[in-house]
Amino acid sequence: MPELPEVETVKRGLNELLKKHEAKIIGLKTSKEALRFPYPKGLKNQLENKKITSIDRRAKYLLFMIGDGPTLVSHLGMTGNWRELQPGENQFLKHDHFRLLLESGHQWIYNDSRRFGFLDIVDPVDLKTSKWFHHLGPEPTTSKEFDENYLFAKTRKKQAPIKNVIMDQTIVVGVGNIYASEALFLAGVDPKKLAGKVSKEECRKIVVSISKVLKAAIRLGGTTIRDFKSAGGSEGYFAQNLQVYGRKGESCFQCHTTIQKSVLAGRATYWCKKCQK
DNA sequence: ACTGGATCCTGATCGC
DNA sequence: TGCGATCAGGATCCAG
Repeated sequence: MPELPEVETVKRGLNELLKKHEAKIIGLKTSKEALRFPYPKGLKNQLENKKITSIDRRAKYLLFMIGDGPTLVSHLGMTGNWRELQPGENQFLKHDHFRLLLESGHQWIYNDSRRFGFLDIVDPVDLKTSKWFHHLGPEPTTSKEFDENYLFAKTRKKQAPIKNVIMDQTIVVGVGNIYASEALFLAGVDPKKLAGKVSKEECRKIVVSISKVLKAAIRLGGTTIRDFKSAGGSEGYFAQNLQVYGRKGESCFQCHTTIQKSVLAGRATYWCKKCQK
């Protein structure tokens, strides 16, 4: 489900909720089944009676900040999501795995049908060097580091297709399978092109396109393919802006050539063979 | 050292 | 309509 724009959308939704009421945790419930990893030990002790001060994001991770206390890290995997229940509401769903019970009577619920997501507790002082974050590349929409020189250097001597490389979170974070195809269409670069053969000028276009497409998607609340919703419950409207993803056999909006689909590193890849070289 | 495939899991959709 | 096969927005692990 969630690439950078969707995670950012969930983050913003939760922060909106924080403006309406405090989020002091007075209890929590975990499902019996583990998520991708077992729940961390001491979760209850670390979170109970603490107040969530803000929700941040790094790459595709949500960070529930608790003043100078421990940070709750949430990765959504493919199908993870957060929603709020109002005081007294009890509309629980299949695959609700984790609930934060707040003093206000609201509940924040983590639902994840495939359980590829996970939760962890990290000391905020160690955040950057923790096992989840130490290897991550720069943020594509906010980091100055991510420019054409950076991408050009990182792609030299690489034999993998450029699409695989921009989805590599150690190169640049946040780009998943949808936005990789979309950004390469915008850049006019064939996703199958070997990264080492991508020119400096193409790197410039790719960098600009990644940033552009992610920002545009954030503005529209992400992309809802089947079930993505913000924490406030609304769908994302970027799906109507998709140029190639999911459009196999349909006509390119730019040149009317038929959109192609193939599989790269096990992931569906869409492109226009006329617009992308 | 890289690269791609298998893998974790459930549910929706495809194709016969 | 029914049912098995395939596919899905992520990321790690492992073999070649």
